[in-house]
Amino acid sequence: MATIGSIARAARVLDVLADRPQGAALTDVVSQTAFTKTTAHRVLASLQEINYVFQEPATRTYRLATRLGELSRRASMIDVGAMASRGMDRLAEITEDTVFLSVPEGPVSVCVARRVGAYPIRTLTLDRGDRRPLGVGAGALALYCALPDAARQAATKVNRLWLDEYGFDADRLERSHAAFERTGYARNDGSVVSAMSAIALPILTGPGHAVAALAVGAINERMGDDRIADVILPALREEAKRLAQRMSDWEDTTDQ
Amino acid sequence: MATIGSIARAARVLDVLADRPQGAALTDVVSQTAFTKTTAHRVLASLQEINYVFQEPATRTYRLATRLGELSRRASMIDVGAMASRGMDRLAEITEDTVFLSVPEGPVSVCVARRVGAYPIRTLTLDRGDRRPLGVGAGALALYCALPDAARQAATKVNRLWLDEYGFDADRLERSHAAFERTGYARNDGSVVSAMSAIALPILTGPGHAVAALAVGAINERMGDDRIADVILPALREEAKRLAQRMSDWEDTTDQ
DNA sequence: GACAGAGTTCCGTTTATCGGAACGAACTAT
DNA sequence: ATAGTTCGTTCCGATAAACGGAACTCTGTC
Repeated sequence: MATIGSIARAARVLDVLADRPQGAALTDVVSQTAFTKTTAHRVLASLQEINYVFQEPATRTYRLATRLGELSRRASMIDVGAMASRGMDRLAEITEDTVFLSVPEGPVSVCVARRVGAYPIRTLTLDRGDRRPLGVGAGALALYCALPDAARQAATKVNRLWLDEYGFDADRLERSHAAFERTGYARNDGSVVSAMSAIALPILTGPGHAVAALAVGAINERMGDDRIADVILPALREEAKRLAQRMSDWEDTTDQ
Repeated sequence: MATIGSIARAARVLDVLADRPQGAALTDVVSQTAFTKTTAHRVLASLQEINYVFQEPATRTYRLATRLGELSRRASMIDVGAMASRGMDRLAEITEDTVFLSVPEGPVSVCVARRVGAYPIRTLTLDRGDRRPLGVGAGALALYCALPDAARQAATKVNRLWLDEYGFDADRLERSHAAFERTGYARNDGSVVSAMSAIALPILTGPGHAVAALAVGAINERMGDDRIADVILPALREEAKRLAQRMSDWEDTTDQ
């Protein structure tokens, strides 16, 4: 399947740079990739030309640039969204409620997709692209709860002010986390919009590594313990499992 | 500066795909890029090989894939734009003017986000993604002024030709720098677009280490000393402080 | 059932990429 | 100071690798 070598080389160089957020010297790239100095330099120059990479003038080290960051973010939205698409349709069909998919971006949760079920009262708390501090809203809470202890605390700290605006604090998040540990799902009742609640599950591809969260939201009347246990949670579990499976299968094939 | 064509072509293809979340057909890519069918196909095959791109088997359409999405996460490139998002909203609300966020990439300043206030005459000097040599424009000047002496001179030197295009030279930048040291903010009156001016503050996470610059721009009438002192600067200071706090909290948690 | 349109494969030509070597710049150590 | 060392960049000729036209396949349509 005749494929372009230069593109593969560029990707390898980007990989090396991705592992060194503080910047990599040409020599580092050479030793990691086993390319000749000339080749590595040429690839870096080319990546610089298209603004995927830039060179710190003082140290002459290379780092990934914002253009790549944007591309990368869009890619993860598109990809997770595409993977989850069918499952979200099924969930919306079964529950008749609203289904949300969110991905973590550092200490914030970004909604990347939404499906609306048949039930006439719609709960549209999040639009595609909306951001919330980790922990606020069912999906963001699921992402929060999936993090290791240290990362959770770090996120809370960074988001302190923002959390304030929602009336959230560290204690409350820790209580929610405890509830998550107990019940196995993240629940949010009326903390953002009082008449509605939602439950969510993180999509895990490895321990402590959530790539997304899948949530179902509805008005409180449709979110009683019984309905959650009988209808929503089973469906949500099923789809979350499928999606996790698909995502980790996919990641395996890319790791090689 | 002999640079690799294939890499530039790959980037163009990725750009096309980034604009189509639902996926693009080979033909779409061909028409958008003006590559031959063969070339486009070969580039796509290569990108697929490295898992930057995925082909939906059913529809044969191509879309961006997870490996690309992971890059920014692995590099722990946090989206400053996302971090600053609400602060910029507030600034646009309070000032009614245009708010810009720029980040430094070596000797250049890249605009990563913009907000437009309510005032009907809009000053849209910078688009998302626009690049300027450090020093040209309020945001870029704030970044420039935040640098240590040696780095400032290095940047000026590297950008010499580019600065020329804007009618800037080393002297002028040094004068602006002196003004910054005196007043505590970067100011740009009409040097790029004559009818408008802007002021900016660097976002510092450590001494001499600016991660971004926050700027407010408006037509000259709205940028008198009085309004700057009473309305704009206080608001700008407040948001800059908040953002600096968030960013340095975040850096603390990711560095080690 | 032929046609149209899209995607993929083949293959010879040539160009654009490669790597060695030379150059230059910055640091270190003597 | 100055020679030595390391790292980054530039040059250039050889050649491998990427290019594009044409042929082929598949799918869906009239």
